[in-house]
Amino acid sequence: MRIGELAERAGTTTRTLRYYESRGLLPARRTEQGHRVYDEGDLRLLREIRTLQDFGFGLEETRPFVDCLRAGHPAGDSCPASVAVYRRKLGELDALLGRLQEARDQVAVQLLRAEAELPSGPAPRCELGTETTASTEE
Amino acid sequence: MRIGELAERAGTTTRTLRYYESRGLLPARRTEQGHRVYDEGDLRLLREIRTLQDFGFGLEETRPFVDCLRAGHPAGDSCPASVAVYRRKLGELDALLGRLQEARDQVAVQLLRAEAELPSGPAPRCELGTETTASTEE
DNA sequence: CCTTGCCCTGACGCCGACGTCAACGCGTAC
DNA sequence: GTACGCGTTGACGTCGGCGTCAGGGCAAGG
Repeated sequence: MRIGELAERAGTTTRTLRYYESRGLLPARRTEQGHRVYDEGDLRLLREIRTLQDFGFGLEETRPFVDCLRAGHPAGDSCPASVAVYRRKLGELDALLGRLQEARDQVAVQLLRAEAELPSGPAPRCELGTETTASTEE
Repeated sequence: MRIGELAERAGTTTRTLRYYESRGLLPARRTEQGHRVYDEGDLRLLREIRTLQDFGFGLEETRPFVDCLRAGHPAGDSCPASVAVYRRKLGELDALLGRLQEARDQVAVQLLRAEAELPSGPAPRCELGTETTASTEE
């Protein structure tokens, strides 16, 4: 399988695959013409990477998982290094969620307060034809 | 007050203030030598910006608040445009929180599963002297 | 005179994960 | 022949919010 097909089957782009290779994450064999050649195993690795990316992992953080699979383990997280990354990431996510939740609540409070103080009314719905609020541009 | 003092009083840097001015967000009067001059009102505007930044607002999103204050309103969110940004941001934050929470849960599940399947043990604590786990490099 | 301290402008660096363009090779189909 | 479709490498662009020089000015103090 060549780069175009792999990209399509994994739902990504050829640019991404070349990028991964440049990072040493997903090297490919080559034909005599220099074209990259992949197999089903590479598709598996690629899907592992993409899944982790969706979870918010950085590329470097997916490396232990890829190495683990390539070492013959049944899953990308069958290695201690991968599990360690899980733990670290979980902590980061929790920290991030905490900060975001706090910010969200602050914004919610400010919004309610500001709406309450707006003289033109909170305009929850059905507020037609207020002169000042014309032309809701998009 | 000049740029250094304002930066210090707001807990930011001169570079940041010059950047804000370059974006048209916080323009300054000048002395004859071309030095920037600020007053207490500017400090207020700057604090508004910084607060919103902490909530995750982009610089452009703070503009309505700054304009609102500069227009003489008692608070940055005393204008419909500011409230509209609040609403938009609240939605974005909720969406982001939802996605992050989902990712977090997925990671948590995977972590538990992977720990359960690790032959070397989940190593919750008190696992001393296992030969394979030597040299925990940092 | 020289240093120190504050200020100025302009411009490149950074981070991550690619997008996009340029210029080219190779094989096949028309 | 030539146009198409796929591949190749290299390199610059993107987004935000600044950090970090480089090179210079102006005033006070020793």
